Amino acid sequence: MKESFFRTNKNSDVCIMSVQMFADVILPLPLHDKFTYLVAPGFEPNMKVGIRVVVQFGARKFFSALVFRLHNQPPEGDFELKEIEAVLDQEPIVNHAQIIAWEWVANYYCCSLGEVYKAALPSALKLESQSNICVNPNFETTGELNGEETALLMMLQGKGQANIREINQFLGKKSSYATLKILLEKNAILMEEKLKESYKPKTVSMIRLAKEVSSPDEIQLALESLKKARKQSELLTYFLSATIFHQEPKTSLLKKELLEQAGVSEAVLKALIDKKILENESVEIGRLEMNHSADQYLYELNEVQEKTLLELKQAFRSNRPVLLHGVTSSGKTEIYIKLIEEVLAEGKQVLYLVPEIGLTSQLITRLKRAFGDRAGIYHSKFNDAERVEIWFNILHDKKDSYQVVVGARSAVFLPFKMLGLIIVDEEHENSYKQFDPAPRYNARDLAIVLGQIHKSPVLLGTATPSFESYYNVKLDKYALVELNERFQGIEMPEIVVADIRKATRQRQMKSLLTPSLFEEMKLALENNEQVILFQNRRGFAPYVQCKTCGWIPKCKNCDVSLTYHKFRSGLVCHYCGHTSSLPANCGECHSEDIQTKGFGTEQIEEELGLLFPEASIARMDLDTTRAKRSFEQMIYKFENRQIDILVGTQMVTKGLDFDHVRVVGILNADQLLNYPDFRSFERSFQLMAQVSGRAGRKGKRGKVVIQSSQADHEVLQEVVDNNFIQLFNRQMHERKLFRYPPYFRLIKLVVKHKNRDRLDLGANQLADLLRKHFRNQVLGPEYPVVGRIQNWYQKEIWLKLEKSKVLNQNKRMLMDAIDQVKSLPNNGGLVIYADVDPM
DNA sequence: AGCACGCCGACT
DNA sequence: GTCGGCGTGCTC
Repeated sequence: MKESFFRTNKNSDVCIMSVQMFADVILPLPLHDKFTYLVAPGFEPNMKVGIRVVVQFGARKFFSALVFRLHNQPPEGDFELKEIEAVLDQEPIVNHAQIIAWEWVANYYCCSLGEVYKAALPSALKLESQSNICVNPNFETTGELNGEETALLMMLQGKGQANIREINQFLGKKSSYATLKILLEKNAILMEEKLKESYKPKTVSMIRLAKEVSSPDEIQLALESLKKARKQSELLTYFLSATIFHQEPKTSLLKKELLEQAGVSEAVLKALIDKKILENESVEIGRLEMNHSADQYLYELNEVQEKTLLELKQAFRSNRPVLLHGVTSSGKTEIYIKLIEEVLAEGKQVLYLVPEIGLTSQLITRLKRAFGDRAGIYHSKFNDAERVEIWFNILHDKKDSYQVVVGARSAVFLPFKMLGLIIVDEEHENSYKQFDPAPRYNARDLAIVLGQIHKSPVLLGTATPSFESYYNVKLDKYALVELNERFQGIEMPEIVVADIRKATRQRQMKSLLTPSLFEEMKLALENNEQVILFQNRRGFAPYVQCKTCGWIPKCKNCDVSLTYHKFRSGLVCHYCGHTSSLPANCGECHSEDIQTKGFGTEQIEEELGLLFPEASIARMDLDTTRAKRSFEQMIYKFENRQIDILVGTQMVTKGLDFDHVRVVGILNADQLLNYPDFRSFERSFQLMAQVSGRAGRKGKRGKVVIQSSQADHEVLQEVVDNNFIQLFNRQMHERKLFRYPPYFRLIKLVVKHKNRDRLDLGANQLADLLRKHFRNQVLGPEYPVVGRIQNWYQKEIWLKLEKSKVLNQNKRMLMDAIDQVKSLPNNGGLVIYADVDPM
């Protein structure tokens, strides 16, 4: 572990040389200004853009900042420059290409470089400062301390040291600064800032001969000295036979193995170490699994795939991003693998982005088979130490480094040196967009920028393009390659719409199933085939309601009705996680007649058990896949046909390939279609087309049943016909008319406050200010669907900006307006942020 | 984002 | 009287 100590009361006489070096640094804070530090002459030779340095910022906080510019111009302004305290890296840990990408993200997504820095680096590489307090050993009690001060001093004496948090806790105060200040002035305590690096390389204990025992004579001597210690002698003899006297001589052995094989206890070894005959050495080892060698992955593309491959390569030559529009199961992955092979042969790196890594075990297996240890995985669920190792693995780009990285959106921030290909699989997926902490970036769009920086081709693949991308094709900004044939001659599934309303009227509904879906399922199960049912709502019932007065229990922290989860026999808020028990009687009229309304995956699972008692049924949603490997386990079981019916949310729509799925049912398409969002039709189509793609494999045509009470809805017909173009054209017309993307640029401004009135005030101030510049391009403020989450009230202001060249100027104006509103009186508790291209 | 400073009300 | 609440301004 690396630990650096700094005294806060250091003196800083700075010797100004004729040419002084300054460093502009990025601090991991949401601050827009740049901060410049002095570089002491001693540090000058070590200074490089992209290294981390320790700087003091403010009264006593220390940070690991990143050097992003070195220069000789003294900054203007009346403040005292501080010096860089320490240098943490010898070589840059962030390269030039990354810094360019970071600046693009900060500008485009209206956030600070610090926020990008925070998101990009594994947190173990960002050091946190902690104030430690201890008793001044030279302090002599003079009796002028009060009770609290004495108590604190005693505590510190006992404990040795404590941090601010512990002291607050000890004194039972929110802030102990006043007390500490007095003690500091009286010289009773010392305050020390410690910067801790949390990354610890993983080590193993290796045992070798001590320095004192190196020559044959010395070894002989050591053996003789152990004549009376039988066990120790045995151990040493074994050690020698397994190391220097072995037919493949080595110098050290794993401690664990040595003890195991020599069959002695740790005490025996310790005795030898104490006698300075053997010694223990900690050796760093990697955490990354490095044991897959590539099979000779001799996969031949079929004619169509071969043709597509050629078209792609041709399209790359135009130096534009390429959209590969290929129907589900058209064998895109195999084409990608061929492309990757060629790029690796040129010695370049490949970034392969996937929407959610949990859902790609099948893909990873295939890539590992093709590329062995040259393929690595990166995503936010990796622990920190692993992420640091992957970071350095890619940064150093050595022989045994990852050359293909499969990753979720955060993988765009890895320190690639020379990307030769970027693949964005399922480019339409909205999980490429980061919502919550800033930077609110879209990894697909950042990937395109990365492509420009590295002069690397970018391939966007999908069966259901986003309108943005397809529009870019129309504008000739992207090249288009189409793949209309399913792989191995598998037919596209037959899709039918089942009318819920009609079936209900005729009393034919079997629980939640229309007769047509029920019959199809029955048939499939009889033929030992599998079924996937999709319902985009987890839990048992979306809400419960009093039958007498209509009362609906709501979350106490958020403005949403609570979802009933039968398994937990309680109500759960899907926004803040707050749980409460199902009330026995109504909160308004005390009636005991409370019923559940609507249905979620949990209820479907239960009802299916009654309808198909013979079938094995499993549910796949957030609630059943929370455990670490539960998702993979469920997929595995389904692949092995231990599960007949799989009920799930969005999760079941993602690119999973199963061989025996005959029927796919969409239980309630209305919910998707009626979702209040301008993209709801686009998204409905994507979702339905994607789940449908799970149906039907080799030799058998699959069947998809879409249940809806708007059976003649145009979008449903378009799904049935797989007519993306018609949907696109129709919707684009509306998008243009109502000034939505991709014709207009959307920026969502979110304003939050704990107090409703202050929120209203602040949001109005911002909207008024914005209207001065943007006039009728400003909409709102309005409450979103959920107006309060975790006791934060929130409103949204939408900007529909015309596409123009002055985007950056507009954004600067926007940020200024936000800053202005924040600094108005009484707006202290106001949180405002911009979400550019929201999803 | 923190954190320190300053200004007010409600407690020993 | 002072403690600690919030509101404000600053950080190279």
